[in-house]
Amino acid sequence: MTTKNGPGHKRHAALNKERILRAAIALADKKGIESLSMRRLAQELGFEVMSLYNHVSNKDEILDAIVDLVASEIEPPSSDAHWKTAMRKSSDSAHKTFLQHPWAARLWWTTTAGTARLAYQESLLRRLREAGFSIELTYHAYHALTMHIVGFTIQELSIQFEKGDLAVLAAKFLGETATDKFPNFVEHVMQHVEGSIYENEFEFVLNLLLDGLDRARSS
Amino acid sequence: MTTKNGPGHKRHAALNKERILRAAIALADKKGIESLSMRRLAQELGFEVMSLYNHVSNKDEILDAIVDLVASEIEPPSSDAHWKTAMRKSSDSAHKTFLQHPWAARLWWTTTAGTARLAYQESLLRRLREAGFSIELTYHAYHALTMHIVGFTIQELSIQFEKGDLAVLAAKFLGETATDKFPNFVEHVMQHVEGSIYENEFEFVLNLLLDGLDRARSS
DNA sequence: AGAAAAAACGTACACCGTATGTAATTTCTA
DNA sequence: TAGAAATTACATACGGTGTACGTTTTTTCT
Repeated sequence: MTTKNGPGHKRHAALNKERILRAAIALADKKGIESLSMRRLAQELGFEVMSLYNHVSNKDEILDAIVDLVASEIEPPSSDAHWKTAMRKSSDSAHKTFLQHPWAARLWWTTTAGTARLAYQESLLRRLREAGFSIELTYHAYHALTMHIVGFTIQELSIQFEKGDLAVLAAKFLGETATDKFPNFVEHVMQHVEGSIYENEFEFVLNLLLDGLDRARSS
Repeated sequence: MTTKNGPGHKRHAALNKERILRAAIALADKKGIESLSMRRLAQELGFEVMSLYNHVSNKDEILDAIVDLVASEIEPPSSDAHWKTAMRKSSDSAHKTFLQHPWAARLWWTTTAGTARLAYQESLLRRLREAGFSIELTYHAYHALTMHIVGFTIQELSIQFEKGDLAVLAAKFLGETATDKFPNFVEHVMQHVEGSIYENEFEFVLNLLLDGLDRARSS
């Protein structure tokens, strides 16, 4: 009746779970997962906080769901290519996906797995078995690979987040800290600043693991 | 003058930074890092919240400091043993330390490094150079190893935290979820439940990395 | 048309980190 | 030793968090 908001008005495009989840992902991608609060999310959608609870039971459900949506973006390993190639491709896809949603890796193990995540994990295990890994070695290989994919990415993202403009920060560090006390570390920081040749760390470790696992399989 | 607390009374053992940090570590170890709030910490010490701020400038300083204290517990690699042995021993020490302070790995890259952490990182880099790694390969090896140590432990801890009584949870999962849809994953979960033979995952990956790096060094 | 269900809103509670102000105690100096 | 200065502790307050609970409006179904 009045122009101001009264309760229950259907004046906006109707709220539903899918809209909430997509807004949650957009907000987390843009402003960081720590900005994803129920109040902020509601505001972004043009509703009041408690209206969200008509469509989701709590915040954890949102977190579970958006991580599962991210999981659905990951390319599972192909059955055609050589197992190492297939795994490398899928791992790169996971890595890329996690970089696009920088909050997802951190939530990977603290949220409850949905069907997309289960399907992804299943696909990794199946491909390893197809490649001839024993049950025992599949267990180890699966852990080695997933721990690398998620763990490496979590750290990669926290580190690059913490440093902002690395060059400036490095200069400050190199200046104020006892450079002669930590010569190797100083050298290492310089390598980070130069960058360029040292880009593909994720791939480097991934290949180390794949090669090692291949040898373990053939022995 | 009265028996109740008035402001500024020195009736307790005097507050100081060291007591605050030790209480913070104790609290985080016992109740989890999410329970480490300034209010709770003050309460634990028998003071009011704001009294803490006479000794530390903010919560971040506390977090930085307690992570650095944890870093000081890690055994640096020896110069005597073979580099692989030395690195394995130091990595195991780090792993064990992180398990004793389950919050520390998660804070490792989001806090500002103190001198103990710098010294630890320096020791790793120095040992690799001593072992004959080139500057470039040292960069890669250092990342591969530290990413494994911290990343693996973060995930190991989040996973075991999330599941409580694994057997019960696994049974529930195996019951309610389409077992035939994820046969390999079901198998994997069963392996986790059995445990026993599959304990040393950290070591398994560590050896994979050390072997791979050794080969990279000698080529 | 009237009842039932669903959706939106408003209020409230117990937490959080910490800025700011004040009072009590301790330390330093004349 | 008196008094000023510095330190330390406490209290209040602000803006944030997730969400329980109750009320009102709108939509849906009979």
